[in-house]
Amino acid sequence: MNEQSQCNTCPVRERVACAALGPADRAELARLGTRRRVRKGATVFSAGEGNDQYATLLSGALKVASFGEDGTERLLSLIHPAGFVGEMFAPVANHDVIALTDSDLCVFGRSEYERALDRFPNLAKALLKRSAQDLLEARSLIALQSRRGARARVAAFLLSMARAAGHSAERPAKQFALPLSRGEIAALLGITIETLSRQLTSLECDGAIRRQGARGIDLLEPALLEQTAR
Amino acid sequence: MNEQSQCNTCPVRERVACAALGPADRAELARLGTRRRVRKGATVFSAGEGNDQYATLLSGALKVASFGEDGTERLLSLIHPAGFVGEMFAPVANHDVIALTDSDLCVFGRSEYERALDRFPNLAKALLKRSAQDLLEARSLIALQSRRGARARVAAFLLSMARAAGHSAERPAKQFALPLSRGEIAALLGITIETLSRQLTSLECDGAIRRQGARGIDLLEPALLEQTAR
DNA sequence: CGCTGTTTTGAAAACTGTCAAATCACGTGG
DNA sequence: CCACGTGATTTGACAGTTTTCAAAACAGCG
Repeated sequence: MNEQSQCNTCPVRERVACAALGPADRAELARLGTRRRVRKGATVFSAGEGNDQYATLLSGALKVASFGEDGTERLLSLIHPAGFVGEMFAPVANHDVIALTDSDLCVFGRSEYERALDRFPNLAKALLKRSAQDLLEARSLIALQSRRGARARVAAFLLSMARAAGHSAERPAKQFALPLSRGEIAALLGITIETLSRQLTSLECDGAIRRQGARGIDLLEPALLEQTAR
Repeated sequence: MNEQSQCNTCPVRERVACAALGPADRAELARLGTRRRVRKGATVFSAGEGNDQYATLLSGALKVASFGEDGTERLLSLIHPAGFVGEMFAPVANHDVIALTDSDLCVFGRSEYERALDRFPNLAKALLKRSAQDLLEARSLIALQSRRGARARVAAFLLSMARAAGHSAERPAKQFALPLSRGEIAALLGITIETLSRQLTSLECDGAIRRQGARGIDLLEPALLEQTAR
């Protein structure tokens, strides 16, 4: 498989940062990237280790997490397809990046990619745009976590997952499967597994949702969730 | 005052994003920026309003905050001199930016600045670097907030302020004044004013700190704070 | 069909939030 | 320079929620 066909089969070639490049520049960038498939649970980047790679997520889902020395996990971000991972300009990685599901990545060497930033100003601008989005998302998570009450956090989380599952942001999916385990959701929301479970049963009793197995969710009353989330 | 002298008197001209430019380009960028002085408590940018300006902080301190519809404030970020504010590529601002102290800004019109990004690739790269730092800080705040227990959050906050007050990050100041009110600290940590106050007195009773008035802090036992923070 | 790990449920303890009042700090004016 | 007034900070008591520890129910998988 040559470099050009790599991009041709890229499932996110329209939305990814590289899309800001013209065909010729893009072909040159493609020569620097290599595909990599990782399995669910695999560690993509590791905190503390040398930060010598960047990557674009082609398919699947990743989590950015930090582990306290007591082993408790804290989720800092979820990465969806077309997302970019790797801490730019940092000598060592501060966080772990772990695959939530089997995933495909397009991996770049750090120094080659940073040289490409110099050569392709449009790429820098596209990454700047994505970085600004990531910052906004991180701050949304801060606002979510400081929200009083576990129920509001769970409701807001469910709505956000429904939006991510739906094809357009305006049309949240009425039915979807959570890509995270209970422990991961709890680590994301800053609550315990038990409280999360209790709030889910409580929301189900109130008729806002219905659970289908451990990970399936039906949104019965999105409006009720919206109200609970604020 | 002409444009060149503006940069000559810029107190952060070494560290700011513009520093990535050569003299000629920098002079051209300076022509786009205007100085603005704001007083403590003044709103620099307002959530919901048109997002038509960016700014660099020259001196003072700013807070990025979000207000729930019940009026409760949530601090999302603190901006120090040489910091950049303004949500790039967003049509409307999502957050409020408010001066914590009297501050000096260098303000740029949005469209002019974005055109400058196209003309000066180094500027885009410098902003990318700063944006990555902001993202790291936001995620540190997430990790801080998900920390169990109010005492750990307060201890971690005090250490972070000590590092910010000290001239080098490795030499935290043993004595400093908090730039934030109790309400602002509480909004930053995701706890109430009362709990914050209780933890401060508790830390003082344990001999970790000593309070000098409402805002003065003496670090008596940094090691004890470090241990409490984890 | 049985097994293993995850999820849910239960009860008690610890913590934080809420409401209310006292104290303190700081700027203003005498 | 000191007294005063206003707002911020601290303290107290209590209610509510969350965490913790422990056990049961469940789901997924060989």
